[in-house]
Amino acid sequence: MLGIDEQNQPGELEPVQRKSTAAIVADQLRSAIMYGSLPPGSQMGEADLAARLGVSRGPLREAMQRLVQEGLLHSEPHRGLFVATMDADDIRDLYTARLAVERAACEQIIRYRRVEAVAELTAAHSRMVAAASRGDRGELTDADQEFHETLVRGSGSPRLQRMARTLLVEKRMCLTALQDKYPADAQALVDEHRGLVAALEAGDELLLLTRLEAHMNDALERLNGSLAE
Amino acid sequence: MLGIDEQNQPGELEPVQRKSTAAIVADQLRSAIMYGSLPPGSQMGEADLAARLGVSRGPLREAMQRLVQEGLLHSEPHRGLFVATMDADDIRDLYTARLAVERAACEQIIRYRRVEAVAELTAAHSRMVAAASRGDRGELTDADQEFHETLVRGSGSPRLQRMARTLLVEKRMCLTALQDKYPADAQALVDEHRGLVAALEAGDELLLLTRLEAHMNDALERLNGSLAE
DNA sequence: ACGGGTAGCATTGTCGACAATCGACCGGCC
DNA sequence: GGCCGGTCGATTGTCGACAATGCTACCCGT
Repeated sequence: MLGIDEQNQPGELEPVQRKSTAAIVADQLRSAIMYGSLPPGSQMGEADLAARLGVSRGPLREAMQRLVQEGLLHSEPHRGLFVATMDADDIRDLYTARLAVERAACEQIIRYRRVEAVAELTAAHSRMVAAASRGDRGELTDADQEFHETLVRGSGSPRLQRMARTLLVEKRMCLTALQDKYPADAQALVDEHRGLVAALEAGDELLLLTRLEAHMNDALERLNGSLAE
Repeated sequence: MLGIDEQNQPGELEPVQRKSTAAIVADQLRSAIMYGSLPPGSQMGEADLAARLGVSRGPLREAMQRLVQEGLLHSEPHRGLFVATMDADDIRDLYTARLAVERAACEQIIRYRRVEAVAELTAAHSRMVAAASRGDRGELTDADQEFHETLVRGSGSPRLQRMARTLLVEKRMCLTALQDKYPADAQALVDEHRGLVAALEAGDELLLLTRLEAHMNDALERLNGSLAE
């Protein structure tokens, strides 16, 4: 099996893509979990997965240990590794963690990188607007995800970024699992994000944090509502 | 959102704790990094380490991939794995991340588990007092660490706990690396923690968060001061 | 003497095979 | 008929060996 997608920008010479195989495989698995290709609760047969990825079981196991550490997989010794399942408590917990991380990111941004962050976030938000106007829900969700990735990246904190990445994968996993029941309230989503950018642009920290908290609560409400079905 | 970790009562039989070898090895390595047995920047020779741990290279590599994911090791392909080094920026980042996590933990505690947390934290704090009165710096640092572990565990949030564990290992690593130059201001440390418990006991959220932030800033100051040597 | 090239060594990355463990199925016994 | 013990197949966990890569030190040419 070939087809390891690598995005090389021609002409731009960068510090060579020196990623270990385990890291590449881990990324692949993360994507598969995010987009539901490996649904929650499913067992990951090592032999099968290794064959599909074109690597041996060794590197695959190394990659899976990374995801175990992230909490995306859980291991039952001598039984196998399973994609994490999430109940209502987990979703709540996920959003308290997200709020903790993104709130800290906002504070860092306001303090050190407000102007640059506003530009980046405005761009990310316009992508959401475009997706919403086309009614493309998948693209809207992706844009939403990228918005928050951009937000945390803007903090310039490697640790917050690392935490946020895992949390966003989990969030995306939930959305994928519940996508049939998830309400398509595109306009509200776009508006909330615009509110965040506006507050940031105004440099109003209190307003920004308030809106962020409201945004998290709304998202949590939507998810829990869908889960209740 | 209740506590996950339940203390086992004697005679109460529980579902045997079966940890995979990779997890055990990872814990060992974490301890070794914390206590400076594997100093920052040092390379981890696979063959040597595997021999010392009594396992083969396979499980050892799996364990190391976990630590890479945590950010405690960084990998240079075909070169080896190295214990993470931390500069002044990293220390700052470490403390913004810690503040984010522990602040969120405090909010959760005040909301849902204030009374139990006060009891646990008081116990942890008394251990600090005892260590300080004996002038045992190592024990004091351990007690400090346990205090913050208890704090985050009190939140009942698995994700906050997972993040905090890594951050606390990094913090301990810094302290170990700088232990010669680190000022032994034991009394101030004990007082700050007592202030945290008091604010929590009073249920004064604003005061608690203010003091937590001050505590983080003080610790950061101390570390940066030591680093400047 | 200095730079370039090359051979050798050590370490990492990968793979296939063996051993241990678990769940499921089945037959026998109470 | 229901329960217990045993066996089988499948999967995971572990290991040792091979291949690939990077670093080091030496040698040679200018």
